[in-house]
Amino acid sequence: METTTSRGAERREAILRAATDLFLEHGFDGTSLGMVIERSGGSRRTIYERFGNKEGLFAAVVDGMLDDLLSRFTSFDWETGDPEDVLNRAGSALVEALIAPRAIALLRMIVGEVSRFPDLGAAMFERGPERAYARLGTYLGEQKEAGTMQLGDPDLAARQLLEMMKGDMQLRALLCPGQLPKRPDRQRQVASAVRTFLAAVSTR
Amino acid sequence: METTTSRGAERREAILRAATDLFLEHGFDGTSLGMVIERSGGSRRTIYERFGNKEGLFAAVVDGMLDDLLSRFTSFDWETGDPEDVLNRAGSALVEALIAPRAIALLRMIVGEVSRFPDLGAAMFERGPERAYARLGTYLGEQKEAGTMQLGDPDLAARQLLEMMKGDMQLRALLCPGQLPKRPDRQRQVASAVRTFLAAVSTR
DNA sequence: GAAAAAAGGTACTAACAAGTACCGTTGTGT
DNA sequence: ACACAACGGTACTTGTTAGTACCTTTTTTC
Repeated sequence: METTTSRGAERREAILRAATDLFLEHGFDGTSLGMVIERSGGSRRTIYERFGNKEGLFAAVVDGMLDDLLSRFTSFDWETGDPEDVLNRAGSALVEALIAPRAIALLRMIVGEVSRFPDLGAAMFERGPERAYARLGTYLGEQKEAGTMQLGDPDLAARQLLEMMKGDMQLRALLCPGQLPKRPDRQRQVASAVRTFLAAVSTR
Repeated sequence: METTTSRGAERREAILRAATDLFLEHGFDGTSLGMVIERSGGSRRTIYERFGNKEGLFAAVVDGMLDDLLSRFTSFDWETGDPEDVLNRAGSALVEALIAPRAIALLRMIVGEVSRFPDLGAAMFERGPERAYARLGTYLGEQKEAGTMQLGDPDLAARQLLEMMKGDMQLRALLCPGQLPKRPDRQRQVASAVRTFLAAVSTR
C-alpha cells in the first residue's frame, strides 16, 4: 500500500523536474535555488541533502536529460526499404530529434557552461552525435559490403551525409529559434541531401 | 601634435578591448563591471557614460567582434585554379576561420545569451554563415552555367557542401575544444568533402 | 593661462543569491 | 502508539554586483 518510492525519491524527482525546466529556460546563472523551491515545493535544505550544492543539482539535471534524449535513438527500423527510403526516414527522425525544443535548450545550456563543467560537453557529444554517426556508419558499411554503394571510409561518409541532412538547422535553432523551416521543408532538405549523397556513392 | 582620437574615443576603445576579452572568456554573467575597470583602467562611471549600462557594453562588444570577424571573409581568390582546387582552398579558409578560438568563443557567448539578446543570434547568423553560403552559391552557380557541374539549386548545393566541409568540427569546438583534429586532418576532411561533392555533381 | 568639460576614484545603496542554522511538523518503521 | 529520521519553512550570514552620487584630478578649448 505504501508508495514504492519512499518519500525521499519522490521529493528528489520533484526537485529534479522543476530544476530541469528552470535550467533549460534560464540557464545556470539565471536560475536561483529559490526559484527551484518555489516551483517544486519543499525546502531549501532538501536540495543540499540530495544534491550537495547547486552544481550537483545541475549535473544531475544534465545527466537525466541526456538519458532521456538518448533513449529515443534506440528504436529505428534500418531493415525495411531501399537505401533511399531508409536514409530519408533515418535523416528525418534524426533532424526532428535534433531540433526538438528541449534538445536545443539542453545544447544551448551545455554550450554556455562548458568552461564551468568541462566534462559535460564531451559527454553530450559522445552520447549524442557520436552515436548517430556510429549507427549510420554501420549501415553504410553494410551497403558497401553488399555492393550497393561505392565508398571509402563508411564512418567518414556517415559524417558527411549526416551533416548534409542536418544542414544549418541545428545552428539556426541555436541562434535564431524563430526562423526554422517548417516540417515539410525540413523533409525536403533531408531528401535532397540523400539524393546528393547517393549520386556520389551509388554504383552505376 | 594632439592625439587625433580625442581622449573619449581612446577610453572607449580601451574599455571595449578589456570587455571583449573578459566577455569572451567568462560570458555575460561571469564578467562584472569591476573586472572590466580593473583591466581597462579608468572609472566605473565612464562605462555608463559611453555605453549606458552593462547590456549596452555587451552589445557593443558583440557588434565589434562581428565586424572584426566578417572583415576576414572579404578577400579570397575564387578565380585561380580548377574547381577542386578552389573548393579545397575556400573550404580550408572557411573551416579555419570558423574554429578560430575567438570565433568559437563569440559563438558560445552568443548562444548562451540568445534569450537575453534575441537579436544577436540572428545578426550573427546573417553576418556569418549566411554570407558564406551566398558566396559559395554564387561560385557554384557560375560553374553550373559553364556546364562544369550538374546541379539543381546552387544555393542549396552550397549549403550541403559547406556543411560537409565543416563536418562536426564546429560543434566539437563548442562542446569539447580539446578534441579538435589537427590542421592536416582538417584539410583532409575538407578535401574528402569536396571529392564527395564533385562525385555527385560533376558532368561526366 | 583660465574656464569648462570630461575622466578618475572612492564610497554608497539596494537587491539578490548561495549556503547554513534552527525548530516545528510530517511521515516511517517497529 | 512510540521513537526516530526526514522534510518544511523561515530567518540569517556572507558575499557579490549593477548602478548612482560626489568630489578631485586631468585634459581640452578658448
